[in-house]
Order: sequence, then structure tokens, then C-alpha cells
Amino acid sequence: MEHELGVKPMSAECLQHLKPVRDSLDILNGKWKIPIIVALLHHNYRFKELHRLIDGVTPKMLSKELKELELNELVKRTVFDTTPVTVEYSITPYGKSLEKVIFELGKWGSEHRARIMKGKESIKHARCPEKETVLPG
Amino acid sequence: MEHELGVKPMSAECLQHLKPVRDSLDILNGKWKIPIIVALLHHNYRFKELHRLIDGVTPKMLSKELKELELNELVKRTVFDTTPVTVEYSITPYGKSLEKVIFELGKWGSEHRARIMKGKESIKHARCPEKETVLPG
DNA sequence: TATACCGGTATACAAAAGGATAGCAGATTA
DNA sequence: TAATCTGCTATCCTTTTGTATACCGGTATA
Repeated sequence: MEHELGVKPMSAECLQHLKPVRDSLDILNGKWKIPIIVALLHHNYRFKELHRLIDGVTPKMLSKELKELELNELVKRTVFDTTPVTVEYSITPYGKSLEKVIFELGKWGSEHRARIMKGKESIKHARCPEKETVLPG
Repeated sequence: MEHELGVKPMSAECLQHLKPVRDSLDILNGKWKIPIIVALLHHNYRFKELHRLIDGVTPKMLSKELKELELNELVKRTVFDTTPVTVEYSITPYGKSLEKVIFELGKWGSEHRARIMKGKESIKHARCPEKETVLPG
């Protein structure tokens, strides 16, 4: 009977960080959010432009993920009263604040990729390094 | 006809970062991976201990996500030949390298949380700030 | 008049993720 | 002998996520 009560609980400090980490992951999650954010960090784009730029995305998913990003104020949607109507998506300053997080994710990810490519047998099947997310041209 | 060919492609620099970012997200994704990693950053635990510690996880999911973490060499599984058998999970040095990424995610996440709590009407429904992930005691 | 563009929606489906519940073998404890 | 401990696995189900395909009204172009 040394364990039931003896499981060391995590420190309050650790626990405090759990929820916010999940928040960030939830916001960045979804197959197309990162490609959209990266595209808009680079330049403003219209709906159809994003559709053409992000290889494989369907209008439904593009629309859905843009809405979620807009709801979280990471992306701004501007309608111009031209004919036909023009809708431009741009990154907000708040969206720009994700740059560092994305950078850190990218940094760790490319080290991980390098590690896998180095041929460690045990993690060879961990993730296919050929998988593409966005690749215009 | 000014747009079809005129869609500015993203810079090569941007594109290079996309895949690794997705890699990181894929590895951290799954409802229980972050709680598991945070727990193991804090202390070594056995299967049942993790099960008791991480509120709400089923043995099926715990087993599945531990396997994925082990496959990626973030977590180490050690079997002790006691009776009944003891299995201890610990973080690897490689797993520890995730600390900074998780820290950055947590930092951004808690700023986001603060922002939502501040009561901005437009993002009030973005995410429920009461959502708990792990909370023993 | 026919076609293509714009910014999306609607519908139907497939795949993946996750949850609920039960059980197993082998050893110890009551 | 029955119950409980260990570290899981099996089965079934629901929810979420993503795909495929077609379509819309309004305008401009060929």
C-alpha cells in the first residue's frame, strides 16, 4: 500500500502551464492553419489566391479555418466594394505575435527531421519526411 | 487577367519552415501528450501512476500516446523484473529538448487566455477558459 | 449567348481521434 | 478461495476532422 496515496502530484508550477499550452495547440491545430498563417505573414491574399496558393485545400476547409483564425483575431477579413466583390485576408498584429512560437516549433521540427534523416532505425517510421504541406510551383 | 499568374508565391524561406512546424505539431498533438510530457518532466512515473495522475485519460489512450512518444524517443520505457512487473516511464534527453517549445507555447497561450479574460466581446467565444486538462486534487 | 470569374455554401461521405466498458494473466493479500 | 494488484489489450461506439463534388447569384468577358 505504498503507492495509492504516494503518487507524487505534479508541482503547481507545472500544472499552471498545462492549460495555456493546450490553448496554443488548439489554436494552431487544423491541417491548414499554419499554411494560412505563414502565407499571410508573407503577404495579404484573397480567398481564391489562398486557394490556389495552398496546395490541396478545399474551399470548405479554407473558409472554415479562416473563420476560426478570424474569430481569434489572428487574421483580418476586409471586404472591398468592387465588382465582383474583393475579400482580402491579412494577418493582424496579434497574429504576428505568433511568429516566435511558430519559429520555435519550426526550429525543433527541423532538428527532429534531421535526426530522423540521420537514419536512426528506431524512429525511421515516426513520420514520413517527404510529406508536403504547401508547395506552389 | 491580372491575378491568375500574379499570385505572389511565398518566399522559399517561408516554405522551408512549413514542414518542420507541422512535424512539431504532429508530435505534440493528441489530447494527452502534453500532460504526459509535463508529468514526466517533473518525475518518473509508472503506467498506473500516470493513469491516476492524469485526470480523465483511459488506459487505451494512455497506452497509445505513450507508444507514440516512445517511438519518437521522447519517452523511455523501462521494465523492472519485479512481481508484479513494474514499468517505469521517463523523459529522455531528447524529450527534454521540447521544454523550450512547450514553454513558448505556454507563454503565448497564457497571454491569449489573459486577452480573452479581459472580456473582448469578439473573442469571448473563441475558447472556454475554464477548460481543464489535468487537475489532481 | 456561353463562359469564366468572385467568394463562398450545401450535401454526402470517409477517415481519424477519442471514449466507455470489459477483460486477461500472473502474483499477492485477506 | 476470493479479491486486488500489475500493465496493459479488445471491442464497440460517438464525435470530430477532413475530402469530394456540385452549386449559387452577380458581373464581366469572348
